[in-house]
Amino acid sequence: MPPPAIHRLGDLQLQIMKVLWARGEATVAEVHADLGREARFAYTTIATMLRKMEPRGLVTHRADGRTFIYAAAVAEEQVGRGMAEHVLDRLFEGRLANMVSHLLTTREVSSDELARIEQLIAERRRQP
Amino acid sequence: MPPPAIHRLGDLQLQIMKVLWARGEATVAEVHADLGREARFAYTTIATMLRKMEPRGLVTHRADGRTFIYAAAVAEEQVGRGMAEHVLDRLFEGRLANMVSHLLTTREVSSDELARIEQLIAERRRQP
DNA sequence: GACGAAATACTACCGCAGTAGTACTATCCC
DNA sequence: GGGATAGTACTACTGCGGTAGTATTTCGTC
Repeated sequence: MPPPAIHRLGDLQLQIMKVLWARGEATVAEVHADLGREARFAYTTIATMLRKMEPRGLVTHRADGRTFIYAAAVAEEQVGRGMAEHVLDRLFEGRLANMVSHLLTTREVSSDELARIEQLIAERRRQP
Repeated sequence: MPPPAIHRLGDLQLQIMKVLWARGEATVAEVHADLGREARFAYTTIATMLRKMEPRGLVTHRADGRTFIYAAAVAEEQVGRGMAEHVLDRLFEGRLANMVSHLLTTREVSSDELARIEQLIAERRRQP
C-alpha cells in the first residue's frame, strides 16, 4: 500500500469515500444503496470501483462470510486537505487570500459563514 | 468547441495554461522554454499536449508562417473558479468556512494574508 | 439435493492525461 | 542547390477513472 497520491480522486470515488466516512464501514450493497438515491449506478460499477481503489490505498476491506465490508483507509481530513492544497498551490500560488477572493466574488456565502471565517482567522492570529 | 469541462485539468495542462496566461500568446518553443527551468519535458510533449488541448476548447492557435502561436481560450478566473468550486462542492458541501478551516490548520499563512482575507470579508459584508 | 439469490472475480471498453519517438516539411544559410 | 534546423503531424503506449456485462461461487431455502 503505497502512500497514496491523495489529491485527484474522481467524482465517483469521492462519493464512495463519503459514504464510507459517514458509515464507518459499508458493504458494496450499502454503498450502492446510498448512492442510488441520486444517480443510478450498476451494482457492479460500485464493486469494481471499490476493488480498484483498494490497491491504491484508499480503502481496505475485511470479509464477513463471503461479503466484503469496506472501510476508508484515508481520513476525510487528509483528502480534503490534499485536494484543497493541490488547487491552492497549482492555481493560486499558495495564496489563500487569492482563492477566497475568487470564491467570494461569485458564490453565495451566508453571513454566518463569513462570521465563521472571521472567527477562524482571529483564532489563528492568537497562535504564533 | 464544446463548453469545456473547466475543472479537472491535469498538472501539465495547468502549467501550460499558466504560461499562456502570463504571456498572452506563446509558441510551443516558448512554453517549452518557460517550463524547462523546473521540469524537463520533451519539446514534442508540449506540442502534443497543446494539440490535444485545442479541441477541448482550452487553447486556440493561429499560424505565423509555419509556426503556431497559441493562446488560452479560457480565462484564468474561469479555471480558478471552476476548480476551486469543484473541490468546495464535492468535499466541503459548498461551505467555504469548512475549506478555509482545513487549510488554516495545516498551512503557513502569513499575517498579511490573514489581513487580506478579513478585508475581503468586510467588503463582502458591505454589499447585499 | 436442487434452485435461486447474492456476492465477488474477471474481462472489456471508452476517454483522456502524460510522455515521447519518428516522420515529414518548410525555411534559412552557406 | 544542399544540408542543417526547426516546425508540426502522426503514432504509440501507460495508467487510471468510469462503466458495466458475464462468469463463477456460495449460501439459504424448500
